[in-house]
Amino acid sequence: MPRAGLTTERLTRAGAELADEVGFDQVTVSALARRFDVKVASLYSHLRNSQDLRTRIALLALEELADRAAEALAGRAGKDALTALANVYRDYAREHPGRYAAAQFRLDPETAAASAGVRHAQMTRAILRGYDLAEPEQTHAVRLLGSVFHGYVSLEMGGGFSHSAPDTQETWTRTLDALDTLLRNWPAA
Amino acid sequence: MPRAGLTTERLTRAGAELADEVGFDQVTVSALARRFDVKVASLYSHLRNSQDLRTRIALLALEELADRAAEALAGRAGKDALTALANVYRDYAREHPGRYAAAQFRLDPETAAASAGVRHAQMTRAILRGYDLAEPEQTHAVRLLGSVFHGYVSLEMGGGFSHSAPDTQETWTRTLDALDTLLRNWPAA
DNA sequence: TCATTTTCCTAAAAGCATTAGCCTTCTGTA
DNA sequence: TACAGAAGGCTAATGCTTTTAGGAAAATGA
Repeated sequence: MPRAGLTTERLTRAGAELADEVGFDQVTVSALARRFDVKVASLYSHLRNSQDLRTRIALLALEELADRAAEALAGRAGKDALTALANVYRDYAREHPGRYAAAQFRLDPETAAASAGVRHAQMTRAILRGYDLAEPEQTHAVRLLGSVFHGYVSLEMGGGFSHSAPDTQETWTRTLDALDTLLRNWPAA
Repeated sequence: MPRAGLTTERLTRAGAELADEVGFDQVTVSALARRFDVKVASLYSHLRNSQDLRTRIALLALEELADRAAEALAGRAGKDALTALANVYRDYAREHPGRYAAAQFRLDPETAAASAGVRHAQMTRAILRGYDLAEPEQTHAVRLLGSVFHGYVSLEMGGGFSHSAPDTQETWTRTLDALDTLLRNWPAA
């Protein structure tokens, strides 16, 4: 009986695909084992436990997302950069809903600090170079942008916006216009 | 052996408390049965299944939240109203993290349409009466506000904001200032 | 070639969800 | 007041999922 060739890497990747197919919280060690046509216990040589699997998928998603963001930001500034970064998040969530959900997975502090999550914050901050904001307002703005990106994507995907009325694409465009306006007219403290 | 006096109502309420204590996704039919010192199977006379329980908790949370919002909005307008509504969400999430998470639970379309979720949208819209926005911009603004409220609360609670730097309370205040400014200077389409 | 490590397996325990069928406790009506 | 029927809670059983322990085959490398 030849070996299946399991690897932590391969399992993580397959887990991410599974997440996109059935949802992040339906990702189960059992389902993953089935996908590799292997007994469940076999996975425990490569994964500490279920939580470990989820964590790895989350880290993968954060990396991918940060890579896409970095590429999108290259050579852009101002509203152009703002739009590009915002679209990276929205598009990623649409293409990979399970991975996007994974990226929201609560990591323990040390893991989070060592994750690509840090890069995300830096990139959002980079956008603000095109606007005129000094600390601590810059940090406030970074957090606001993060809130809007995440909140919008999350509500849109969760069906939080009535499926009627104006198109959500239109709202997205106007939201980015609004954010740009806001950053250019940031109120004095 | 006297009866335990189970009721769909009581189970839902206890489920909500349980959610606040251990997290919404740790809410399990078994845990609930334990809390009432009753056998698991007994709950199935009052709940269709696990999903049913979660749905009921979600509806309860949406109701409570809408009630709080309605009360907070009474007699307020403009930025005062904006702040009040925003604080309702944030405070509720802090006081009842499990319930807040439940309020994000994905409901099937019919259930959602019959839920208090509708009132939430109406109240956000009510805030905008204090600003000068006609349709379809008003809808865009409603969605933006929802995104910010949800996104901020969700990131803050998930530890998404570094625990250092400026205080998150400060960011919250500045975020509301910024939103007020934005609504008063909404960019032309 | 053979000792070692690695990979995968069988076995087993424990927890959760869900259904079926029973017995007892209420309730309401004659 | 009695008792028929409904409703509440129980036992039993099945089928997931997670996780640990220990064994056997396969790859590795000296």
